[in-house]
Amino acid sequence: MTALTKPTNGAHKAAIRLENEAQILAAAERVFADFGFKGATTARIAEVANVPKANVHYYFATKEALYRRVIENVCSQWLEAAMTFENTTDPATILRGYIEAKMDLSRSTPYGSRVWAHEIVRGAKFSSDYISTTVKDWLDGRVRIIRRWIAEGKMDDVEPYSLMYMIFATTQHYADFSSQIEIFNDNQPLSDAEFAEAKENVVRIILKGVGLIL
Amino acid sequence: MTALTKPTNGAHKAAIRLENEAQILAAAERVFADFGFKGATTARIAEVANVPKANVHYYFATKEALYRRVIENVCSQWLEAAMTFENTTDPATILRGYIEAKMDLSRSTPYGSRVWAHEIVRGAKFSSDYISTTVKDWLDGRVRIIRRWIAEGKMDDVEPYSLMYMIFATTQHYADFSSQIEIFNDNQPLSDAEFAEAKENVVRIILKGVGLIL
DNA sequence: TTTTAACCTGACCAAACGGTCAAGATAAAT
DNA sequence: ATTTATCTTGACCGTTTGGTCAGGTTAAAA
Repeated sequence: MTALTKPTNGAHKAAIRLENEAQILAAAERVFADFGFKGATTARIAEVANVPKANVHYYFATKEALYRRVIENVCSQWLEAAMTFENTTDPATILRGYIEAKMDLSRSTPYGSRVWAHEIVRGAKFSSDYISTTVKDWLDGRVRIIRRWIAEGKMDDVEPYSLMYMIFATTQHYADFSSQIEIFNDNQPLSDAEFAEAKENVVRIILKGVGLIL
Repeated sequence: MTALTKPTNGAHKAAIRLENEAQILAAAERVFADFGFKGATTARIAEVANVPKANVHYYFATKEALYRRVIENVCSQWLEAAMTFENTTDPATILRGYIEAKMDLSRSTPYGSRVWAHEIVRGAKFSSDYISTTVKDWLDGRVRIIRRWIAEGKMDDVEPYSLMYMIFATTQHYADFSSQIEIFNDNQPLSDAEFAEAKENVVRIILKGVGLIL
């Protein structure tokens, strides 16, 4: 099986680089989630990634550069989840799809959400440029769509920003505050069934709250 | 006016202690909110509190002890806000009162909320005992009240925990994620009018969402 | 007035941290 | 086979940090 470790062109080195970067990024996401930017140490990231500390700095010049990469990975994932808005079906289906996608992301990749939470709670020091350009443009687009729905009488006249903030807050709460939820749930993480029920509750309350279902 | 600075009994020293502790606690709340537990430095807290660093350690043995005090102050404030549940009026009025009180706290004392957010996102390492006793008892009591309302047919059959999490998440979002909201709001903090509108939107969507208003 | 107890603080320290570096190992190119 | 470029790593360093402490000041008690 040595053929796999030695391709004909220079692909092996490239593969090493890719794999190590991915390993370090995954470790960094976990450690930043658990300790925040300052609390996370490059030594701990290296330990989790199973590489020597100096190697972390070989692939990412500084702790800050590594942090920025993690932050942007998370956010771009969220923006993709909002593709449902591009569909041409009814508002209820679109909004349901978005909320469910956002809940599923909180379930499947909670670390990223928690890194983002740390970052914003701290005052968005590293990400304000990114938010005021990419994210704001994206959000304003969705707000315009919601305003159109309202103008067409398809839903209640609610402030779209308030609605979107509610969706952000509620869906991300299941990742960001999972430690608190777990304590309330008799020290057990939510089971798949419990999480599915929570998801359905969130969808129903919000959709009914804005007049999209009875 | 020296009479004020020298009361007859030993009240002056006690007053000094009280004032210094309060000053340090207030500074700590701000600094922990801005930097998290690890990121906050005792030197910075001392600077904000306008006392020498050694004095911080004179009043609070360790950084962790100071942090715990801040955490518990915040949470007990929130529990008080929920006194509205003890009222004997209709569910809609009670829930509206609670959501409004919670929103007002996010507006008036955002630092505490952000410290709590840091703490829970990090995994509730210092506060798990407090949550699993005091806070859980409190929450379970409200959940029982909501279940009674549902049994009496006064509101929709929603899972009470999901509802409470939604209220926690949405109301605290306005404190914890205020830096993000500010960027979305054309780099302006929400004005009083804008915040009042947001509050009314949150109340309306949730109350309607659980069938308490039309 | 004297004594005692509480408050104040500059100077200091050991530990932990992000980041560097030189020297070695490995794989691609010549 | 030799050179070159990339990857790997233990050892190291200057800085920052939480916490200490001895010596001082102030106010209350005796």
